[in-house]
Amino acid sequence: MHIPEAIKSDWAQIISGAVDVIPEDELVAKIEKSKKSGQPLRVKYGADPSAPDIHLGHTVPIRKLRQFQDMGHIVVFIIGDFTARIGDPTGKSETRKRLSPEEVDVNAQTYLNQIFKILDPDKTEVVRNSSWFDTMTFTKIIELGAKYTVARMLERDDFHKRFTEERPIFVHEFLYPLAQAWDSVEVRSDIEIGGTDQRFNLLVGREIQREVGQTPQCVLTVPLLVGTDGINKMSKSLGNYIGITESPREMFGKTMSIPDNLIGDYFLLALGYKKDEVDRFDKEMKTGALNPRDLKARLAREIAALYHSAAAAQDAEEEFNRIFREKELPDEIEEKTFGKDATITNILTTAGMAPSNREARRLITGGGVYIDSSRVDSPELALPPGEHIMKVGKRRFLRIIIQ
RNA sequence: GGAGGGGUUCCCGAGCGGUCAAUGGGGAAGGGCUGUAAACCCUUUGCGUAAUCGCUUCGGAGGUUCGAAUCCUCCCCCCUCCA
Repeated sequence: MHIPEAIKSDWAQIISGAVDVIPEDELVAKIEKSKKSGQPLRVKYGADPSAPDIHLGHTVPIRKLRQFQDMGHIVVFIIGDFTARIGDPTGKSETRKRLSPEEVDVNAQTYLNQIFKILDPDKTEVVRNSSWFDTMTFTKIIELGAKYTVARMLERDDFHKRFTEERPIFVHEFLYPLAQAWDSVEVRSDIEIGGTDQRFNLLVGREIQREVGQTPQCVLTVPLLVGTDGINKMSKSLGNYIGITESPREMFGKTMSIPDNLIGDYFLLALGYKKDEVDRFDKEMKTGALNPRDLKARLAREIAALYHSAAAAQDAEEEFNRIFREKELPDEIEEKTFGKDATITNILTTAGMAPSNREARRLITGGGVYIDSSRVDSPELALPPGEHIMKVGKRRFLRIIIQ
């Protein structure tokens, strides 16, 4: 496709790391027009405020938004406080509990604080979709529903699958893509960004905008970041996430636990490295010129530095090495005091290191508990008065004072 | 409205009168090997400070029985097909 000279560098930025750009020619035209007129494009992104913690997975599209801002465009950040009540019909997600307006307020605020670590607030409009949906009449909803057919709705992968498998699809689930599409109409979106799993919803936006006489938005999707388990997409509910407000040490440690084959993706998606740089990493790891562990440490350091500081990242790395490489103690250990007749089992449960006495015993008999660097073999063991260091598993420490 | 199939421990899923705290898989935890990687191997996986012990658990409430996750009754919920 022909890319006009004037927007060549912008275009390269835009498509880097993108999976789909639909349709390319329309987007080229929009960008070119914007460049000529000085009129910024409105780049839409919708976020669900039900879980306020944003993690590295969310940052992939948000970084893309930032790139648009750097080119002078405006980001329209939609807090999907109304649509969150429907719940995106991903099939597996259970009906979500409704959030009170107060909860939404709190979540939205935390959310915003976090995204502005990446986005430029001066080029961001924040809106809640309850501001148009709360007052939407049933008549309007019917009109909206009349703009899209069931057959087309069933094109959506998830719906199609459930339909052919004769699994239930609830009527209100069809409303979700339509509602999201209506957001595009309300904010007059020029382009909408989302993860690849959003492709269908984003495309419905085009249709509905066309139906009401607006110029349809373009759609740009970015890859989903795989979580620390190396299998599923990063999500809070699966516990495989690295949150951007987590401590540097936590970030560093979690990053170190990702599978090697994800290192490249993380550089690419979480840090915005260029494709050819990442390719070089992969090649050098293959030839042995680059040790995956060292590269991963660099990744972990850079992630921690991005959301905290270089100094904090360095500290996190040192702490990590101290504990896991040199098998030494962390520099800060929580301290608890116990009576002299407390057994190891008692200490484990009352200190919250084990959920029940049975579990504590299991840990001990499994060889997972150390006192002063020697393995405990009896659940009944009582400690002599004084100070002791307890280690549970590989990473949990407790300083125990026996009176 | 009619007919049928279901609800089991974190999840999936066996079990269909005692030998069931309940096979198996997943997940998780601990150990081993490592680079807190993956892969692999071992152990554990309701609670009670041990058990050939006790208590709680198989949608809910009753009942039958010496004994029920398993049988009966009523109720709640889910799914499929026909209309």
